[in-house]
Amino acid sequence: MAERKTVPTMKDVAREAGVALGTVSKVVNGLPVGEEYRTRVNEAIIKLDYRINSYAKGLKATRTNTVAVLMPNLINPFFTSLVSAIGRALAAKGCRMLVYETDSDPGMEQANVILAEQQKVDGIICLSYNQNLKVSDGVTLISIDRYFGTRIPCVASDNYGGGMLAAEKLIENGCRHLAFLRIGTKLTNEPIKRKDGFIAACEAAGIEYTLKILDDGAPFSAFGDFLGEHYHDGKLDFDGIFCVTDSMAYLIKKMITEMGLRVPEDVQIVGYDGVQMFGDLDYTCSTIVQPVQAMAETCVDMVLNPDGAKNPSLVCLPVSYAYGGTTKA
Amino acid sequence: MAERKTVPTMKDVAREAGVALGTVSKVVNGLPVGEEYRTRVNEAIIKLDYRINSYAKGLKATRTNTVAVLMPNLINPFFTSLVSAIGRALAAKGCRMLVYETDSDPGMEQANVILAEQQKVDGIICLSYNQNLKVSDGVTLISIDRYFGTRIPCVASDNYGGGMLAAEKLIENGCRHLAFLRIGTKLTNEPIKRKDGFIAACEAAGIEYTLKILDDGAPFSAFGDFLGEHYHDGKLDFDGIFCVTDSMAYLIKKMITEMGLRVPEDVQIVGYDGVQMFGDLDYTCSTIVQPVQAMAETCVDMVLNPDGAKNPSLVCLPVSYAYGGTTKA
DNA sequence: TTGTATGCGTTATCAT
DNA sequence: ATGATAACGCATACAA
Repeated sequence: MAERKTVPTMKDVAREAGVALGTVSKVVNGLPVGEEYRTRVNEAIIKLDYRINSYAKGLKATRTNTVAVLMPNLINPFFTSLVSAIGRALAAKGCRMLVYETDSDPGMEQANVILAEQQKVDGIICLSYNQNLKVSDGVTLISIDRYFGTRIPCVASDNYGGGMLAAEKLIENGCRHLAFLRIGTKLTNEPIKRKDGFIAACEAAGIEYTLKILDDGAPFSAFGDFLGEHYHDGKLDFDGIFCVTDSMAYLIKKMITEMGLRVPEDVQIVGYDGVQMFGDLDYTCSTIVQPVQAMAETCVDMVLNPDGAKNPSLVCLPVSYAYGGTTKA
Repeated sequence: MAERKTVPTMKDVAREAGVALGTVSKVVNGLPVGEEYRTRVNEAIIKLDYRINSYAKGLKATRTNTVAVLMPNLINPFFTSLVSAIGRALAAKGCRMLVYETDSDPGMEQANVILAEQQKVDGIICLSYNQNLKVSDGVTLISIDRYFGTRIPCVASDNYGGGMLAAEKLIENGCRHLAFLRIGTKLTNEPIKRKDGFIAACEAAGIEYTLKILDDGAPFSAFGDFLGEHYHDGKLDFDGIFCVTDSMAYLIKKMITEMGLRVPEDVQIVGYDGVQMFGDLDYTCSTIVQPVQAMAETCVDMVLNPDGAKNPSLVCLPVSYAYGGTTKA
């Protein structure tokens, strides 16, 4: 009748079941225990509504079944689709996910790594271009899209192949002069390879191309200037554009439309990421689709791999092309 | 020279600094300690690179500075914007966030609540329509968009006011016959009030209206049938539509366009949520914008409120209207 | 196979 | 103000 003020512990279960503490622990952890004892303990657990205290458990244990995920933000749909897929893959393996938004700020990233380590996470999956990120030896770190060296496994989409595919699709659709548009950090990272693949495909096909690469922080209007320079007699110098992300493709399409040109009739555009409206409706543009689920599963397998030393240092997963209205057919 | 194999503990810091264990604890927790001791301890902490073990801390402490967030998914941009805002609000208060995707499945929801409780979270913020969700007495539960009764605080946008606003804006833009379209659970929840507000505004203005409400799980094509029934001589019976979400507005706009009608010239559409392209670009349609940040901050304030009994049972936060191309002007 | 005892890293309650 | 010590809940090595 009196409200149980205190949460039941193993000791309470042991008393209730009339067995020893250690026996309860074994039942809870699935270790061999006599059949009758097991039933008694399980009944007591249900009766008392006993829940294991993961803090007490984590104090001794080396594993906490918790993984931290560091993302620049949870606004960009590509990032959230990664978080979603990682979360599902972790849940399937009985792991919890701590999510940290870093705003790509090195200070934030480091602070969050420290928070995660205090939480004794089993590992960290991060999307960061921070050169100097320091992680303790004990924690497995998996990087998405940034190669930190052989010691830290990196998971990425096949950016080089994706760049090629984008150029090939545009050429296949009749384009004869392509442009590559990018804005972003100068730091070495995997997405930079999109340009290399693009160039390789253009050269293989003997197609003319133009590059416009802006530093991170440059005003987006610089692309407007660029388009203006290449606009003569009512048409652009190029008839196909590969934008480094879908988000940029969206903005470029808007600019081009405002110039009075039609997409895809006058200019075709291909983006990169595979972002869909409302997450699962139409693609926002014709695009190179990143294999988000495969990437997430790979990250999770590797971060949970007890023998981290055996992890490869770079895994590139295959991309695909999807029509999204900004190319012909 | 030998690699420190074991992580330093408070005991190590105490030995290094030549003080007692308790003193270190006080320094770490900002309790009053003699100036000289404090410096010595801090130096030792830095020298050993000591990090507090939150599992050991959580074992004794009643607070763990961790809050669980249960969302139907991390695909819908409205949900992810909530998670993002909640995460930032929690981080600002020094709290960690555990994220669980439930797929709105009652079993998942309950399982995740249990996981969260094992993790001894300080509270749970959830978006669930589950009638029977059971949460232990000790944990504060805050609900978004679903009123569970006076004991569980609910945070929502002003759904009634938003419904009114949608109708008013359409009428203001010249509409004379409105339609309200909704698909979703029949269970009592706050978003249902969008309809009531809509009706109230229509009646106040003496404007004709039509409702079409589908059960969750009904095929979306039923709306196509509905539109067909109201299509005569190249025009629809109504000239303004309020859709219960932006996602639905997107699909309805597509249907209407495919019928050969123009949006907004022939039919104007208003959605609800305030979803933006790529999270921070254009609105996907003219819409009633939910005050996501205010909602998140309210949830966090309440979930962290030590005196949970003083929390209100329902907080409705004001919405606003945003133009997104599917209305005139 | 089951029970007992010890320790994990921290906080909190004591004396000092 | 500081130092010693007893919990906290569980896992585990060890004794029965």
